[in-house]
Amino acid sequence: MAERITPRSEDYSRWYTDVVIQGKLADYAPVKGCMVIRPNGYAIWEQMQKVLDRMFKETGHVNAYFPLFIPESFMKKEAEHVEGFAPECAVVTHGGGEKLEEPLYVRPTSETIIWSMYKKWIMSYRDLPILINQWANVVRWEMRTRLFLRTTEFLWQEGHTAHATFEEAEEETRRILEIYRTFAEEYMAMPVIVGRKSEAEKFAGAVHTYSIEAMMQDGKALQAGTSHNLGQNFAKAFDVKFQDRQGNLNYVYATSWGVSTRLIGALIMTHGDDNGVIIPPRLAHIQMVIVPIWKESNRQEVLDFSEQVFQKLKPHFSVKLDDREQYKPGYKYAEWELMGVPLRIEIGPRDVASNQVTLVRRDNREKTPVSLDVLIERIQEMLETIQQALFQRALEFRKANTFRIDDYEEFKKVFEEKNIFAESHWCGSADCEEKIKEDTKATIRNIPFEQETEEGKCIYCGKPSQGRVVFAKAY
RNA sequence: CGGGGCGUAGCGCAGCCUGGUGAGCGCGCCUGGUUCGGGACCAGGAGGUCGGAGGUUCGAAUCCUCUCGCCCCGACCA
Repeated sequence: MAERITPRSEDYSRWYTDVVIQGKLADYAPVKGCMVIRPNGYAIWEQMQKVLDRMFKETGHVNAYFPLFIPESFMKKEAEHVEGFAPECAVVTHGGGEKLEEPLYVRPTSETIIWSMYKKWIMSYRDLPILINQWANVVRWEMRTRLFLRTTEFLWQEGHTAHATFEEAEEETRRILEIYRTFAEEYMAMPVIVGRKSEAEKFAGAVHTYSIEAMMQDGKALQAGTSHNLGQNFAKAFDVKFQDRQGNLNYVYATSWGVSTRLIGALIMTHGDDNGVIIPPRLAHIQMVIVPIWKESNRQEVLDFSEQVFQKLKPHFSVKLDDREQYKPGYKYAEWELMGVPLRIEIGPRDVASNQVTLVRRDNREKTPVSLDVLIERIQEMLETIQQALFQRALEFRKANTFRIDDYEEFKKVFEEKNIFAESHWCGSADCEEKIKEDTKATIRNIPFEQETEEGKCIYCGKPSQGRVVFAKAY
């Protein structure tokens, strides 16, 4: 605990690791590329699950669970899908001490096994839509891993829906994308750019992939959620047809969508500072912590008063009373700041004397004395203020680091010097996209929905373009 | 898979080059006391087959060979 966190200005990537390790969010596991999500980190995930699960349910989705193991033959049914995932799959070849007749893939995602089941369940248009989500772990054999951002095994939710028409599937895809946007912006206080992925960046087996993209404090982009319209690709691969009202047989339309524990990394890199994580109030499992400050002479009064405040707040907020004797207040401040608790309530002899407490914001350390009579209202306001302030700060940061660039030489120069979002014209060719990536390492994060149509020229080849896309170096 | 770094107490490290004195330091942990409005202090204490295997030597944490593992940076990806 006494170890210092590497300042962000010194080494951003070490800062990130320090925050995760020292904040006890996660730890390295004995298996390369794998991590243990510790209680502090898992609590964040549970909060995310709680909110997202509610949003999914409100839009008619239900939860289910499909197996971890997928027969090899399933994985090979959808051509693009195989190509996309085969190289990064873990495969089980033995079981019960014997070689398996058919190897089992540990799911990298569940489209194939789910569609093999949908085949059994879908006969008629009356069976549609199917709106299933599952909370699960998946495994992708990544070469290079980073805590939360990319680990061999990770937790996520994956929605898999089946529809009668392309339009309906498209609508579902976009509905979920909007849920992701709402969650990111209103709960995580993380501004995102909502848009469509380029052909090169889209999901293996999808017709369209949409994403929300966030800017981290080092100017790199992080894909925070994806939603795919899979068209009839998986229905065809698994021969899933339904009979419509007129009696015609048709392939079913599919969507899939997911967010993962990567969001925890996103949260850290959006709001964290040199003292640790900052968790937005609406997502915090502990919204505030009471730290009593006493001298031997007034110990009991301070503790009694703190207990009284604690009881008063408990029905309204998620609050913790830190009355541990073995640590001094300063130590406790540092510790709770490291873990990101958005609000601290200091109670010392002076507060007791004037029937007040001292509120301290995690985001800017501002201290405010508040009388007990108005405490609950003030705290409510302050939590909301912090929530807004975090979002605004992140939004300002993104704006300050986003540039419209129309000249390729400038584009290259900028990406050599720093990480930013570049809004530039692009003709739509995968070739230009690839060349730009080779030159600069910047890729098209997405093609934002929100933008005015504007005539322009492709930043690379100069051919006509109708709009701008977002280029950035990505995590 | 390429490049770099590293395995010595729970964590972070020194010691290794130049083999030999009782394996050491900081943090943490335990006990007692004093402290407590921004990471307290004093005293005492517990804790290590020096990543593993082989070799050289009278003697190896230290030299040699092999091996296992991890982290960081690059090519692929949520």
